[in-house]
Amino acid sequence: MAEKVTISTVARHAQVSRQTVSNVLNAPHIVRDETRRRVEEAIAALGYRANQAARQMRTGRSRLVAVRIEPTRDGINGSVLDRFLHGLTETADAAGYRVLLYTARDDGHEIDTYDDLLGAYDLDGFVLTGTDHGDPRTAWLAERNVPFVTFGRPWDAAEAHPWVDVDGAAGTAQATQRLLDTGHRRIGFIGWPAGSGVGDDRRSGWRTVMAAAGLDGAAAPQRETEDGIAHGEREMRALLAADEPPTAVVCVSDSLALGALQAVRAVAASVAVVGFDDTPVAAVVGLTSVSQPLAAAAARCFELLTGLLDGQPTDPHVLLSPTLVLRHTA
Amino acid sequence: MAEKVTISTVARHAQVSRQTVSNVLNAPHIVRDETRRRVEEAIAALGYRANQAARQMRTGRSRLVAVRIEPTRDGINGSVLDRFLHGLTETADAAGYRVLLYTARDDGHEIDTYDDLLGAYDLDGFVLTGTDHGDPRTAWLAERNVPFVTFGRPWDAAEAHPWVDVDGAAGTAQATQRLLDTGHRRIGFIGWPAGSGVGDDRRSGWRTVMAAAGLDGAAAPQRETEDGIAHGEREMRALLAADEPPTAVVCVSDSLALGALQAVRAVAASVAVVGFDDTPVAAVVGLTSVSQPLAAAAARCFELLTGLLDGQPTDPHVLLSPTLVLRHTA
DNA sequence: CCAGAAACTTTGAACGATCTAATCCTGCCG
DNA sequence: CGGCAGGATTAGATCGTTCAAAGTTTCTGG
Repeated sequence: MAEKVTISTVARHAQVSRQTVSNVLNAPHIVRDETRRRVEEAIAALGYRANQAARQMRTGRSRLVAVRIEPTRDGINGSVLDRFLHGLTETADAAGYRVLLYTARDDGHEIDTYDDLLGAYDLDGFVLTGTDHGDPRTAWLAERNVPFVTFGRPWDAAEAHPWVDVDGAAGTAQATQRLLDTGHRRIGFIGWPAGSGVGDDRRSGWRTVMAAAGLDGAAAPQRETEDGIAHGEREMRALLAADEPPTAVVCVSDSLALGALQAVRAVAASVAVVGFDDTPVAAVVGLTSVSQPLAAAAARCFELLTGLLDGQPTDPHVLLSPTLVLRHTA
Repeated sequence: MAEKVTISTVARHAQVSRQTVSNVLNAPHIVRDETRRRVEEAIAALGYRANQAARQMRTGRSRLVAVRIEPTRDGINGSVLDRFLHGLTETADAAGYRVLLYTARDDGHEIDTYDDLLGAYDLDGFVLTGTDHGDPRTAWLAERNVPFVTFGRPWDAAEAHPWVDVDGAAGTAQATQRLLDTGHRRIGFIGWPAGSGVGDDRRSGWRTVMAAAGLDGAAAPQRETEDGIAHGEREMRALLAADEPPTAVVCVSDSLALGALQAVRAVAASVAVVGFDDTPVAAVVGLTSVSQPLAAAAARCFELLTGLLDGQPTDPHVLLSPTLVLRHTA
């Protein structure tokens, strides 16, 4: 078992003081070239690693970022956050930060966890996902001046904090336009009940394009339901039962789209279906879907967060565009 | 912004010394009841949280466990590790530990990362997933007496370290038996090339049951290929092209099973298909699949790890049984 | 060649906890 | 009523780093 290598070991080895070693690490420019070189050699030779705990105790910075991991749910939508997490970890790693995971049953419990993480680990910042109307978490964090970034816009215009989001409306608009371009005229929408920021946003993209094409009313039927394959199937059946059923549907999620697809196939109808999120299931089934640039979103989130930490003024609002992935269903 | 609450703050508030507060936290039994009560009240009143960094500096323990997160791959198989990660985080959280993520391009880079994590963050232990024959990582960790547990057996019998695994052979055996029970006699297997511990293990379950039923040779055709839907489809086509094609196939993964299923459906054949891992995609497509108890596996991994840390002798080898989830395809 | 400025380096304290060892009680026995 | 064992509590040192301030060397110009 190797001896523990501290900053003092390095200092002795390079024949300088502790502080000079520290300077080489944290403020290289104030150290003379020759000295710096000697110290760097000693560091390499001894395999020295700065002890984060000690550094953190002095500076209050931990180079740790926390992200909530949701309880395993429906494997379809869960994969979106998992992909985001992968991207975030990679970006953070590259910048010398690490990602700490935590779970929480609900918003209240999550706030307790913040308290715990901040008190115990001196976390540098948080990345929140899936913020909703009037989210108590953002208020709590903002009040305490804790750096954080959300993946998802604050739908309450009131409070402004740094965020990154994907333009859902642009995604559905793109999908709808594509359907129009390929000759469809009666294009339906299966969405979530009004009130969820994300769902409303995605619906608006479809509605706008349809309206611009002069298509509304019966040509643009819409249904609202909770997420889930079974619900998607039921709503699609309802749409198909109409006098003049749509020839295409845009769905707010892949889950609903998958259900819709099953309904379509069950009656051997020929209706184009587009989903949202480009989940692995969509790829397998051949479902055309709107794909979020999750890795890029994660990277931007992290950049925003470090910008906050270093006091660099970065544009705090980033809206990324999704892309439409064409497969068999549209 | 609230004042920072340290152990001294609590001590002053409860009219005792720092050390007594520390004792209440770490060795409650040596503190008199009345004193303990007073200290606990102060802790609650002030919302005190022990600073991990300071504690860690003294004790060398960080209550942090590291897990590698793979680069986003094929979303089908990736979900297995993600589900494991969710389970691990929940178990760790409940025990007051936190999970730290890291990435690595390859085994060599991963070892560098260990060095870094140990030196910088004083990690308590590692959970490794997907160990392979002669894995350099386990050797490196063992050599340095770093506590670690693997999810997956060490297939080189030589080195023994604590592990948790799911009995793949039992899973495929169960699947094969089910197919025999429902009248199938010609049951094929689509697996990975020989040499991967996991793949060979899963194949053996099928082979054993078939042999026990007196079925082998042409009745038990098998194919080997890399993982992936396209490969599965190709191999299934090959099987179907035989004189007397199998009436059922067991596959080593859901990816291959999904491909096999596509081949079956393409030619409108009627062949039962069973996959492995019970991924979300399998659920959607209706694929019968062998399901690993991932949450339980994660929990056992964590127990083993804390057992190691606390020096408690726990049975270091845990083999869990998977279950067969019946759906449409078998 | 020297004073003063600039550049570089070192010293001692501090962060917040735990460890070790010493001190203070308290009750009990002779 | 004094002494002593034993538990309960406290004081001081320490972990590895960075901060603040003081000390030392090197450079510059008159």
